[in-house]
Amino acid sequence: MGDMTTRDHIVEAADKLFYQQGFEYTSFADIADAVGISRGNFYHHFKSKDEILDAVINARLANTRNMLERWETEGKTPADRIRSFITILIANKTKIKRYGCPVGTLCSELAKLNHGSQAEANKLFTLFRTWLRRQFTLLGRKADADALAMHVLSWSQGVSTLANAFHDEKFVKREVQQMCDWLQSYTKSTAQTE
Amino acid sequence: MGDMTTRDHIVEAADKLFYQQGFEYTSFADIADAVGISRGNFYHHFKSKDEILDAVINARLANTRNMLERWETEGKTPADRIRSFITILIANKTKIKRYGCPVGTLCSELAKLNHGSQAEANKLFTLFRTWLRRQFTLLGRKADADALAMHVLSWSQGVSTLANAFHDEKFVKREVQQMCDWLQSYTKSTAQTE
DNA sequence: TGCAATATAGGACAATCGTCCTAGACACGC
DNA sequence: GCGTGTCTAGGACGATTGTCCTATATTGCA
Repeated sequence: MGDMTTRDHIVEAADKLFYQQGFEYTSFADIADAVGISRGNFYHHFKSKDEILDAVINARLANTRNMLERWETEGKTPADRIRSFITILIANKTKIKRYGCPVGTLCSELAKLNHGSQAEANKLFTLFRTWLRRQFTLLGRKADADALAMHVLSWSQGVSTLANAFHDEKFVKREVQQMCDWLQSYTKSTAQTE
Repeated sequence: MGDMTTRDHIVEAADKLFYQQGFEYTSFADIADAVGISRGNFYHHFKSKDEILDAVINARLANTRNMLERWETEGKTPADRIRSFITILIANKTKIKRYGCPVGTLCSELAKLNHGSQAEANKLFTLFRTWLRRQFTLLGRKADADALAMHVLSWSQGVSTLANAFHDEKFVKREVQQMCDWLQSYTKSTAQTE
C-alpha cells in the first residue's frame, strides 16, 4: 500500500466515489478531498474527468480479470467456478444493498449520459459473459453456453437492483439458493438437450 | 391533450427527460426548453427541483395504477395478467434498449444520490410487487406468492439492464419466452407445494 | 369596467462545475 | 551546484447550476 503513486490514489478514490455516488454526481472537489490533494494537482495526472473515468474502468477491468483468473484456478469444476460468480451477491451483499452492482449501475448511468466510454464500461459485462460462457461450454453446454451465461448474468443483475431498492437480505439469499439449484440441475444432466 | 395545464406539460416533459437523461443530469433549462417556457416560470408551479421529481413520481404511480387496473380487467386468468407484465419487456423493448427500465434506473440513481424521495420512487416497485403477489395468490400460490412476485420482478429488471448494455433484442425475446414457460409450469401444477 | 389573483418572462444571485494557468517545491543527472 | 523535469498548490476563468426577485400579461370574478 505504501508504494502507491498519487495517480493510484486518485483512481482508487474515484473508483469508490463513482460507485457510491455515481459518476456525474461526483465532482473533482469530492475526489480531491478524499485523496487529500489540491484540485490543481489533478490536471497533471489527468487531462479531464473523462480520462479519470477511463482509468477507473481500466482498473476495474484489471481487477475483474484477476478475480476471474483466481476463480479459474481455485474452482475444481466449472460448476464450482460459476458458483463463485453467483455467491459474490452474498459476499458483497452489504454494498449491493446500498449502492447496487458496480458494473450494472455504471453502465446504466453512462447509457443515460450517452457517454463516450459506454463501450469501455460494457467490457466489464463482456468479461463476465465470456468467462461464464466458457464455464458452461466446459459443462457440456456448447450450443447454448452464451444464452446460459447471459441468463446468469441478468439474473444477478435483477437481484442486485431489487436488493438495492428493498434492502432485503432474505430475498438475496433465497435467489442465490435458487440460482445454485438451477445450476445444479445443469450439472447433473449435462448430456440432455435443451 | 389540448386541455393540459402548463403544470401538466412540465411534469410530462420532466418525466420524459428524467427517464432519458436521468434526474441529476437533467437541468431546469432542459425542461424549460422542452416545454417552451421561461426558467422563471418554473418557480410559480414548483418551488424546487425535488418538487418536480415528486410530481413525476406521483404521475408515474398514477399511470402504473391505471395500467395494473387495466390488466386486471382485461386478463381473464391470473396467468394472463402476469403475462401482461412480462411482455412489457417486448412492448417497450426499443426504449429499454436505449434507456433501461424507467423504474429500476430511477430507483438506482436516487439510491446513489441518497435522495429524500427514494421511498416514494420505490413505491413504484411495490405497486408491481403487490399486484404480482395477488396474481400468484389467485394462482393458488398463497404461501410463496411474494417470493414469486419478487422473482418475476427481479427477472425483468435483469433483462432490462442487460438489454440496455448489450442492445440485444434476441436476448430479450429469449428471456421473455423463458419467463412465459416458467409461468406456465406454475399454471399447470397449481396444487403442488414448493 | 375595475380589481384581485394567477401566469409568465427575464434577469440577478451565489455557488459549483470542469478546466486551465502560474508559481513554488522537490528530485535527480551532469 | 546547477539546471532540468516532475510534482504540487492555489487561484482565475467562463459556463452552468438551482434558486429567487421583480415587472409585465393574462385571466376571472364582482
